[in-house]
Amino acid sequence: MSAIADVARMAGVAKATASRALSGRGYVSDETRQKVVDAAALIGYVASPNAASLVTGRTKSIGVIIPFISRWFFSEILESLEQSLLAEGYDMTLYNLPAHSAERERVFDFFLARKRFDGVISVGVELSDAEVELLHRLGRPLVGIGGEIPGVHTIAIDDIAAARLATEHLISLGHTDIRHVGGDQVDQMDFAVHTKRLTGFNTAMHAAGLSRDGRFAPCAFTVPGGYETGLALFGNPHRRPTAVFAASDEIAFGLIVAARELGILIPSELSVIGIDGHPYAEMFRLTTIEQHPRNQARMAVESLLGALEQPSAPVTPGLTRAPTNLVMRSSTSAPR
Amino acid sequence: MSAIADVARMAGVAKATASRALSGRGYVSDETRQKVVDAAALIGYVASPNAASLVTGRTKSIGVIIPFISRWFFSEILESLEQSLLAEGYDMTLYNLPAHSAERERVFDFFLARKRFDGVISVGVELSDAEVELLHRLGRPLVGIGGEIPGVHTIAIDDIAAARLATEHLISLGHTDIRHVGGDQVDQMDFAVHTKRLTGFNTAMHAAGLSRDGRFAPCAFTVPGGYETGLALFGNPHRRPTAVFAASDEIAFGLIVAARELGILIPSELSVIGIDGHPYAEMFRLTTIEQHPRNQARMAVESLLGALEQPSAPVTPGLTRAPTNLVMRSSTSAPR
DNA sequence: CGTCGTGCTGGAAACGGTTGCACAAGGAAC
DNA sequence: GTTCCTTGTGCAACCGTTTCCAGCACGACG
Repeated sequence: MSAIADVARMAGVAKATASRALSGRGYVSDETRQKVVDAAALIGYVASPNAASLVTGRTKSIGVIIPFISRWFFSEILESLEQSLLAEGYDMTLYNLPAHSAERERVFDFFLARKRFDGVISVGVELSDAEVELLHRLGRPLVGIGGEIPGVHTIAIDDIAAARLATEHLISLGHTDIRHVGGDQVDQMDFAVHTKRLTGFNTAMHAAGLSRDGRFAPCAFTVPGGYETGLALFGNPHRRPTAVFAASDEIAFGLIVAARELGILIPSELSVIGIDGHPYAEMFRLTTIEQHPRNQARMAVESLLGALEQPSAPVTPGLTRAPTNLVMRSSTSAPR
Repeated sequence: MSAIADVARMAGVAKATASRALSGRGYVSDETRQKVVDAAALIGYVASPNAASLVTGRTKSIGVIIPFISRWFFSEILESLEQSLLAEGYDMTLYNLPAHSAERERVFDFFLARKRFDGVISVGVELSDAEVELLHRLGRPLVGIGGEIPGVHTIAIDDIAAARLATEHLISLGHTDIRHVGGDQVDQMDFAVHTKRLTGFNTAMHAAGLSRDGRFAPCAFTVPGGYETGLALFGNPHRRPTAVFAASDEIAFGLIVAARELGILIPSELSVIGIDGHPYAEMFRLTTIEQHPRNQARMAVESLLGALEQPSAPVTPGLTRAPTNLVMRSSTSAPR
């Protein structure tokens, strides 16, 4: 393999000059630069990132910790992260770590502890103080998406407000028998997303004087999860609610499929609202609160790379709220 | 940051001995090894992979090229790849490259050409000869998933056989008016998956003496794609087929949702079969051909790591067939 | 008693870049 | 005519490992 020494020799300059010519740092005359560039192109020289990292301490590579890949929110985040990072010349290395996994300690000690990454983005994973501390000690900036991590800049929507807005939408249509179908606590999601959405629901219901027990139905955070819960929830016509707020669009789809199977008309007999802005929402005509994960990912990359360029001014720990918006379709209406 | 020199000094040995003690290569007395290990633990020493890679040429890191993240097949592959690689101590760096993307050349020239990866796994992406050549010249093994790449070991199901099996299942039930809903050519998938599944369909239909024109309906490879196509295909009761073979489970779900909206009973009025083994298949009671992507990913990792350990015996170029199996549920039956 | 093999250790040379420092040439400022 | 700053270049050190080679002690073997 060709090294920079070969390029330098071929161009008739010193290694140092060749390095400066190719990296653009320091003074090099245009004439010399051209000679070096030509020589490099001729022998197909590519710099070894390892050697460069060794001396600069920078790897141009970002580690991403994420608990799921296949769920919609997470795959959107991932696609967007990869795009943004690649555009800035960064590699993205992926660690798919379920929240309560045995692999987790190993990844932190063995993979992240090494100096392989310039920074880390943690998506929907709650980090322990020790884990945050480890990353900070390495001098590596850390940005979170999807929940708050103490001492770390995180990007997240306001889950409580979003849930409240969704519930208020149903209330404003005149519904009084409203249920919330959301994640159960054994789900591997962190950040108490479930709890927050439930809190927003309860707050809105309480404010409208509608609070009562038994309005929350726990559910796996997937389409089949919503489906199963829907069958159980809508099975008995006498105890059926007129409206349901699903904690995610995927749950909402499951609920809609279940309702349709039971012959329940949407929205006249049952209103359904979700949270996410999933691409299938259009097809199911689902009213939902969009949360634009790709946008959240872009914000995270921007924050992280900003911190990398300004190592002096560390990322302000704290929360940046990502915007959400209500999209009305025909899965919600006034009750009959 | 602590370097191995610190460990060596603390343990009262030379750098070389410390390195041997920690890596397990070469002779070190038990007593000395223990001293080194203790010292390393004491100061929390972790080796710099960059420095090690520089001299060994190995990075313990694998690059993965994949055209989608959010589609089921691909996210399953990704999850499984990550798991298998992590278990073997390898990092996974992700390049999400749509087949016809402008980024592509850049990724090959700028990212993959560097010596950052020990090997590359290409999922569902057709590589040009030049691209394969580039990777080979770097001495990096390459394994494919999901289609054939000339001169490269690839893992794939037999798409033609799977499509034939699905079609034959419908034929054996007594259907004669069968349609195939599959990917259109503008879709960004490579490897002519679409074409192969269509070929399998045509072969089976021809063998049964059922071939006629107009039996193929092109469609985006997604749930909404299947939904739109379903609405169009089933809208006219007089021209409605009695059975449909969908090129993917996701398309099949869309077809089923569309059929249900149109009040068509499944399976009595319409049989639907898919390919994939998507987890939602159970919920839609979809008969399908399972292709176990996680298994395919494991096979790919095994092949790649095998090639890395035996650089002498390069990967045998060629195709390894991943197994598939028919799972019957209640979306298919004899026509009325 | 020389020679050889084995187990163990240390010195030093890689690996392939970047960068601090010295130095030279030329123009601007005084 | 000094002095100083800017531009351009080269030498050499350095980043943190691994590994080649040499050397030493010690027992076995002829």
